[in-house]
Amino acid sequence: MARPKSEEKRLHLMLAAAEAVAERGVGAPTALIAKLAGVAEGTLFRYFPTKEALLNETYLYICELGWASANESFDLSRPLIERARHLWDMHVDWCLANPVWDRALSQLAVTEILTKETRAAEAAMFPDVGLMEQVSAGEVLAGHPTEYADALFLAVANATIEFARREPERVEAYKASGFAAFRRMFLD
Amino acid sequence: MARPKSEEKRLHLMLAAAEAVAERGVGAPTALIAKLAGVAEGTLFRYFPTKEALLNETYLYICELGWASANESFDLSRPLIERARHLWDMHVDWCLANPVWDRALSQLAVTEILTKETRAAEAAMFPDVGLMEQVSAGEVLAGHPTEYADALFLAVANATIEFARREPERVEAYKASGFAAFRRMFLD
Amino acid sequence: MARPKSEEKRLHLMLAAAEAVAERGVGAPTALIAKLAGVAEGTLFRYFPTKEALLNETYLYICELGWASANESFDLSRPLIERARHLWDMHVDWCLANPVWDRALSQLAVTEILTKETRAAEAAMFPDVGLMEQVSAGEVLAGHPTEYADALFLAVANATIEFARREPERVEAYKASGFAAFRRMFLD
Amino acid sequence: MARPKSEEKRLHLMLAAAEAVAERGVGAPTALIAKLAGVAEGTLFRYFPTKEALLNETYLYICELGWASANESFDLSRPLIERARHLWDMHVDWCLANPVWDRALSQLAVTEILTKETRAAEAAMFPDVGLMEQVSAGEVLAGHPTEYADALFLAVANATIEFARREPERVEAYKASGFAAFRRMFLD
DNA sequence: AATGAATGAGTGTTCATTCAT
DNA sequence: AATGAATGAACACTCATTCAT
Repeated sequence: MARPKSEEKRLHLMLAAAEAVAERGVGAPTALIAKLAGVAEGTLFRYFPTKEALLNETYLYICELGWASANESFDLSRPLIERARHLWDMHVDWCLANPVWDRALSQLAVTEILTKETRAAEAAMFPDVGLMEQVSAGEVLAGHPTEYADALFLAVANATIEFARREPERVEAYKASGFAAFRRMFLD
Repeated sequence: MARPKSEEKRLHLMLAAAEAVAERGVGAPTALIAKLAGVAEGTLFRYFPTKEALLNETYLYICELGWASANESFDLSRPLIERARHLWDMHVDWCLANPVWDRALSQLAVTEILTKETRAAEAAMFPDVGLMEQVSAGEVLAGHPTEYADALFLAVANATIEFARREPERVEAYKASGFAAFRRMFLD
Repeated sequence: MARPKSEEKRLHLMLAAAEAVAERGVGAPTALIAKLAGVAEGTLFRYFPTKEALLNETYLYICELGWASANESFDLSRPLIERARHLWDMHVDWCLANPVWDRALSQLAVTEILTKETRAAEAAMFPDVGLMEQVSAGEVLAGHPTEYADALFLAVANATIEFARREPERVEAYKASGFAAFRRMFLD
Repeated sequence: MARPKSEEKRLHLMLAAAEAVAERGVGAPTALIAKLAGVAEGTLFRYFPTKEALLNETYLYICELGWASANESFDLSRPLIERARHLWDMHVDWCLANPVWDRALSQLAVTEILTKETRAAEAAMFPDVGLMEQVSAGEVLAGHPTEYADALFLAVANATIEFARREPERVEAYKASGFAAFRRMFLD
């Protein structure tokens, strides 16, 4: 083979797409994405057939990055409440540490760009640490899918993150309060 | 006689904008909006200087519509918990009954189109029924702004609405569970 | 109405399209066509929804131009052979006098751009002067559609035109010979 | 050892080009041609300096294929009229049997791609079986180049082929009528 | 005040050709 | 010699906005 297609370029393109979407929304031009990735405009389309495909893959890639660290560091031998807090901390910290990626995900999540397949793949990615089963088996969420528990976790987390960002010096206070709120919902 | 600008047309344009954004995202063409409003393309720009201005005003207008019914029906003499539940029901019911408007708001909320002023005006619009003061004075949210309490309310509500929409026959179950979760966060 | 859409611009666009196609084939850029027509690029698409639509309409328009003069000057009281010769002269002369349009028609005719409707409309446009019915009723073409007679007429004419163009000083000789050949095919 | 360029690949490329042009017009991408030929995109340009060169050579190659069978089977000892009919049959049959190649030739013939040299080479390729000299020496075509006689032959043949293709069950009727028409032009 | 024709910068995507491997 | 990744100039088409009517 003349030259293998560079996995590095794929990654650069997805990271560039995330950055562009974070800054300019899903309307960010492919030309900008290519420029941010350091490749020619045409090159983008050799790695992704359409802009939509690029954005879908980017979404999943960034999701993976986000959950990767969380998943690595799990200690299933710890009590449930500690695991929950660990998950909470990992998620909130990652979002705060990576505002660009977090913003890209938010932007993509509300558009029609994401396919059913992408949404399914994302749902499957939520770390399964035995937390949500417990939650949705509890009295409050009895009878609802675990995805609803996931969604509530994320909803509370994201609202918390937004306010933590506004008052950076009070991040830990928000983190604690947000987790306390979540915990009281289900875990007491 | 010079005709005065028609307030009715303004309203039609904003409703048309909401519909267009719900269906096609913020990229919906102004030409489509004008068509849905039953006016000529150029007329839109006699009522709103730019598309962004139209979308900002539309956002606030739809928000107002959303909270209007809630505000109308408040009975401050009822106990706090009942008022909370009433607010919850009004919000969830309105979103479920008006999916187009709800979707338009979601779309607009994540874009860069909304100005600081718009966001501030929206925050001020959240019905003040004495609920959130109580909540944020409670032990969990002590020291945080009441807007954080608002945000948590909306976060839990919106996640609940999304799942209720997926399982229309279980709307009441979701509504009850969602409120129970919210209540446990702060009100017990 | 603000301003009526200008019929003149439509015509200019079609003439410009013919010119562009004659010079650069069906791949001629819409930007060039707009420039030749003296309008902005975007204007083209307010008059024709797509390039294909423009080219189809252009084809029929040029065809009409071509047959218009022939149709005007017919004298059905003359004998058949004179009518045939008149049609022949009109066609050959028009093609020679309008090489750009003739070339545009040739280019368009071989591509897949022309729709079934366009081809049908074109076929209906061939001047009906009672000639082809006679021809196809004759012994040589008995049982074939009159369109086959049309096609043979045009085939012989177009070959003749091509050679007449190469030797402009012998145009009349080619015209005479070509008609003689056509005549001998069917009319003796 | 340096591999010599493969004559087989040249041929494959030209056949692939013909196929691609037949299906997608002269705008057919070189990448598609290479794929149809079973070689890499870049390889095409090691055999032909440009796409235009490839198409010119392809045109001549397919023309050669077309006349090859006709030329092989000539019996100059037969009377003129039989040789004419034989040529006619060979041509019509080849075009009907090879619609892809025939279509490729039609497409290429009208474009600006074909150079003067290519057109000259093609003209020289028309089988010389003593027919056209006779034709152009006859009373109808006296004084015109034999190429004009060739052109009339092809014009009548190609119109005939087109209609024969539309009514496949009447191929022989069209072949006979077409030849009768041609014959009456010059040979009676 | 209302219209809608006109505009041209901008968009996603294609493709002939080059060149590192 | 063969490959196919990389390129960037084009391309068809869109759309927010202006302005003549």
